[in-house]
Amino acid sequence: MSTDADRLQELFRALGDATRRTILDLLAQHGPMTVTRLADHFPHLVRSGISKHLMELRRLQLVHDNKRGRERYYRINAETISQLLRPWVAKYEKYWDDRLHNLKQAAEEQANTKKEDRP
Amino acid sequence: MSTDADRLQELFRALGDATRRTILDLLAQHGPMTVTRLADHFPHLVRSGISKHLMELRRLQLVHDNKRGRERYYRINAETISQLLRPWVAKYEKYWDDRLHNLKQAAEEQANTKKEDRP
DNA sequence: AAAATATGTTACTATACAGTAATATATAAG
DNA sequence: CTTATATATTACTGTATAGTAACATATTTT
Repeated sequence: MSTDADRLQELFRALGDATRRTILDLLAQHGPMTVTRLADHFPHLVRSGISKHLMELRRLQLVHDNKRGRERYYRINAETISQLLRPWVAKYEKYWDDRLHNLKQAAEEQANTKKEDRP
Repeated sequence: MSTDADRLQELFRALGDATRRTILDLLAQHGPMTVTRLADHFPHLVRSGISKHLMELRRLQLVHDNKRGRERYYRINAETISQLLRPWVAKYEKYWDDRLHNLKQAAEEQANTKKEDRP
């Protein structure tokens, strides 16, 4: 089945854009955000461009969204990154065992800065 | 220092191309290979194109090379992937602890298929 | 109802770049 | 020495796409 390979290809291509990665970073840091609030962090870009990026991220299931009135809140979907990208990285991992402990600690530190689902 | 962010950007961009990722896969599976042998796996592409990809991968230190007579053997440099991409993935990891064991086992299975440095 | 706010959609443009083709260089073979 | 092999380099072209601008839709406010 080539579906997983295709998704991985699209995932890498999508993450190759700095704006999209920054959007994911912002969603991870601040929790769910609207397009307008996200666009505030990109003064050199236009809102509709950010909206287009979110459409792409939504299509690849890198973000989820829930509409609340006339606002639409986007939240990160780390599940997709985990399931596709982590196995790919592990494939090339040589010194996995050596650094497993340090890695685990780093992940736990990050988990402490996690946010809730709705603002 | 923005150097790390820049390198990450270039890394993601480089990995966004399917041909380059396949080259890394081939080097991981078969061990060090020459341009010509790599190009054999891409019947629809021309050798000079593969050479250009290798130049890019070399620039980003995703591969190393050593010249042996008129042949030049490329080998994968997993170190770069580990140091840059793995922390990025870990940043978005939610269920790290839950799956740590399975992940470790997968990495060990991959390690069994490892090759030596020179053919 | 009308104005304002929040977001989505789409045609267009400019740019980056993957792939090609032609040329160059260096080593090995005959 | 001459020919063949292995690789690198570079100008060129076609294509994908990031960003923009203008317009459309839906919901809230006054």
